[in-house]
Amino acid sequence: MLDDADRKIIARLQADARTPMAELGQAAGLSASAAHDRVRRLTERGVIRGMTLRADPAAIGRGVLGFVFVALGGPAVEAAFVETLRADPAVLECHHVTGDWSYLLKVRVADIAGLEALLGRLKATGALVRSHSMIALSSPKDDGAPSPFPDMPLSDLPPEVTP
Amino acid sequence: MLDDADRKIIARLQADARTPMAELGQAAGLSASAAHDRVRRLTERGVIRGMTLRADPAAIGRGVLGFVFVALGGPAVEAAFVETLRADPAVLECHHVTGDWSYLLKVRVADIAGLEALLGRLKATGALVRSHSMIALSSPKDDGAPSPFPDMPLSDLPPEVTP
DNA sequence: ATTGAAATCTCCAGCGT
DNA sequence: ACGCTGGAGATTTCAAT
Repeated sequence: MLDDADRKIIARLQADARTPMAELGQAAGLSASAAHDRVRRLTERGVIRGMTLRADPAAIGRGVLGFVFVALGGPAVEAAFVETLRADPAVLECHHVTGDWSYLLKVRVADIAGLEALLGRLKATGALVRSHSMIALSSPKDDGAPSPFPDMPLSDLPPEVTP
Repeated sequence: MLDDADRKIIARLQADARTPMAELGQAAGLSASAAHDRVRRLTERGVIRGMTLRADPAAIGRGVLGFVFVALGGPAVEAAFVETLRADPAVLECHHVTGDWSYLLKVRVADIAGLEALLGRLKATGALVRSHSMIALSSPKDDGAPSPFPDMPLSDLPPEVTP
């Protein structure tokens, strides 16, 4: 279980993964070393999975965002299909979902031709029976704020970046 | 435009946002200060949008992942609806998509009751005409690897974390 | 968890392409 | 513009308590 200090530290690092340990400690009522210890232990426990950079998708050659529903032939081909997805850098996410489809994929490609190429790769596995693609025209909300804590008091949230 | 050094730096920071400048420089064939300059300029240009922590969703009280399609009443209520979504921490993403629905939402909640509560909040706006929810049973691939560069040589990729 | 100290890193000059 | 070297100050990280 996470205690209050853990939550405050995690909330800070979600807002800025390079926040100094001293500042994390201050937010949690701890010394810099204690904050550092918390981060190390949370990482060991797997609560913290890593720190990553958020980049402008268009600038890194992935300006088109799409969602692809797929239906597969059967359990026999499923494992191989998932392995193909895992290895394909255009596929960001793959979720086994309830409903009419086997998987929902979140994909990022450079352009529409890239989406067609990706669908070709999926078909080439032989596992794909049917698919349905949707393109995101715009994204009013995106990966900006990664799942914060439910019901955390505003006073505990990191200070807003005021542009 | 990004040059080769920019791409190598960004790839490194995607793997670990706390990589020291000296190491970034080494990967890109630059000094630590030059790497620092690159990061500063990429951030100013908006290519780098920030550094964030990836946490275990279950550990932070968001163990249930869902996707919600919504159809709205019309353009008049759309803006207010989007504002509600933006303010709701359970809504991670909101995409305007092609097809039969207005928006596709990616949501994270603690449990099924949390999903019901979220749908209640969406209905309460008065803008929602119809919705269709799907729950992710499992996620063979998730936010682990954020959109890497297309066609980057393996030799330029950051060293794998070998557990 | 804390303090203190050492090792490391950031980040600013100053200067040269 | 873009890079390098050097160094002061901040930060991380390891002891010892």
